[in-house]
Amino acid sequence: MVTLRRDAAAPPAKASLVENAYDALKSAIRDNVFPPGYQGSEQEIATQLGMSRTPVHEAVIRLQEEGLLRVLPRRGVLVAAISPDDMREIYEVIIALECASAELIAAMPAERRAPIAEELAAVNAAMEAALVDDKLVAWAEADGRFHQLLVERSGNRRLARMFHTIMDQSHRARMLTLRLRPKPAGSVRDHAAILRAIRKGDAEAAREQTKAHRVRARDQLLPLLRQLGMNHL
Amino acid sequence: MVTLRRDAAAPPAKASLVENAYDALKSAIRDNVFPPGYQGSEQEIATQLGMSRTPVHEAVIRLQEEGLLRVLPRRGVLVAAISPDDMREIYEVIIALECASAELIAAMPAERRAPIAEELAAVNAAMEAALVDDKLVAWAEADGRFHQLLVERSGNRRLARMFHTIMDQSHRARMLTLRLRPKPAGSVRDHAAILRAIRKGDAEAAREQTKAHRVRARDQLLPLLRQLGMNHL
DNA sequence: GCACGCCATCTTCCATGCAAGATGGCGCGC
DNA sequence: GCGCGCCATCTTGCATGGAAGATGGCGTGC
Repeated sequence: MVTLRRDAAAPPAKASLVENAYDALKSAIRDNVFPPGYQGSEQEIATQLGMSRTPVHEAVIRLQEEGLLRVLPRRGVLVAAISPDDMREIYEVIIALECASAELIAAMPAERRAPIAEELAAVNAAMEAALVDDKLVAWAEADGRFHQLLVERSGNRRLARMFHTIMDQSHRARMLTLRLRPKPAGSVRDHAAILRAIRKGDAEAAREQTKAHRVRARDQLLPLLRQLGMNHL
Repeated sequence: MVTLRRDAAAPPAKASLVENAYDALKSAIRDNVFPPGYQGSEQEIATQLGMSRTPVHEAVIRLQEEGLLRVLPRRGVLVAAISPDDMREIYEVIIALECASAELIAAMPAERRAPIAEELAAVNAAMEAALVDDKLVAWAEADGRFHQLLVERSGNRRLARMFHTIMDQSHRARMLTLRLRPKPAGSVRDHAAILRAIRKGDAEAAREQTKAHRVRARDQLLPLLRQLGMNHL
């Protein structure tokens, strides 16, 4: 039996119970408190969160819609496992959305591009600093921020939302392999190349550099997953 | 007061009540039975569908997740209105996903590409036939099938699902402007160009042709919406 | 006549109860 | 010892009731 935290830190917890349940469940899945393949009942979760089944049930519906878990009728909820083939799909979608975003930013007028480039450069500097200090977790966090920024500044809320959803699905796999893959020395260089294209306003180059970066990451990750026999993580 | 059909045609209606409510609501929104801006209560919908509030509420959650409607706390559910700026976002996402799909198909080995090209060619022929017969609705339907096929054959279920969701959001706008825009004579040609690139296995060209096609469609649709003062349809 | 505030009403939110279905173990037959 | 079937148990699906909150109209004060 695992325990869920109710996030006692949150001030008066303005949000609704559904929202609380949603966040708690999502965190639990992300942080492997509920490992993939975990199967539990809504009642069990509700008891741990100190609420009734109803808000839990509604949170579960939302998470199912996002692909993080599945509800087996009359059997319980199942935390989704991700196969290497799922990771392939996920990367293809990531590439599509992120390339589009880079292209959109690079196609903006210069006065809008400049501040965005500044933000991205700052995050990339933080990544580099984390890398020389050999702080892998800090690096991963900054890397995540770079990519998140890249889509959030696209000026397309739908695109950013979809990106966020699909990244949630792959979070576990990235964290799991963080220490298994070679040191991500090339990332800073890759990001710099994307940044250059954006500064120049070269949409085509921005797209290509973003794609090249993601393809490299994928080609490092996927064989690792298959090799480790992680057929459903 | 509008009426919802319970789809009496469905045999014993295997699906759950939630599913029924979801389908009925989605259809109602798509077909403008619930026009954008329409505001109603879950109780009202439940009564019309002959079920209690619970399954309606759960269906509403799913539809909200997909962006088709919003629930205003303690006020009711609101059918989402789509502004020209929303349509810009939607088209950017459509372009990103569909281009990725065309690229993926074109990059497949020849023996997988061939049957897909056949399917696409058949649908494109149907489009051409509908056009010479001046059957606009049939044309629109075949056009929709072509694009749907393009993403469904990408071998990426997540991508196809996202595409489907975003297309649902723009369905009303496309239908509304179907008779207002110039005859879509170029579509068949555009599709043929995409098809050629796929047959050749030229991923780059497939992407570019798909993008060019969608950009042309967007540039026809968007000014029309703004010009008609359709600030939220 | 005008503006402010109260309250009736309507809405979603959440808890709970009942029912139907799926599962797994236990006992019985062989 | 082995396999089959029944049944207790646990699960979600759905209905319903009570509570809290938001709104709009109506009445009152000026």
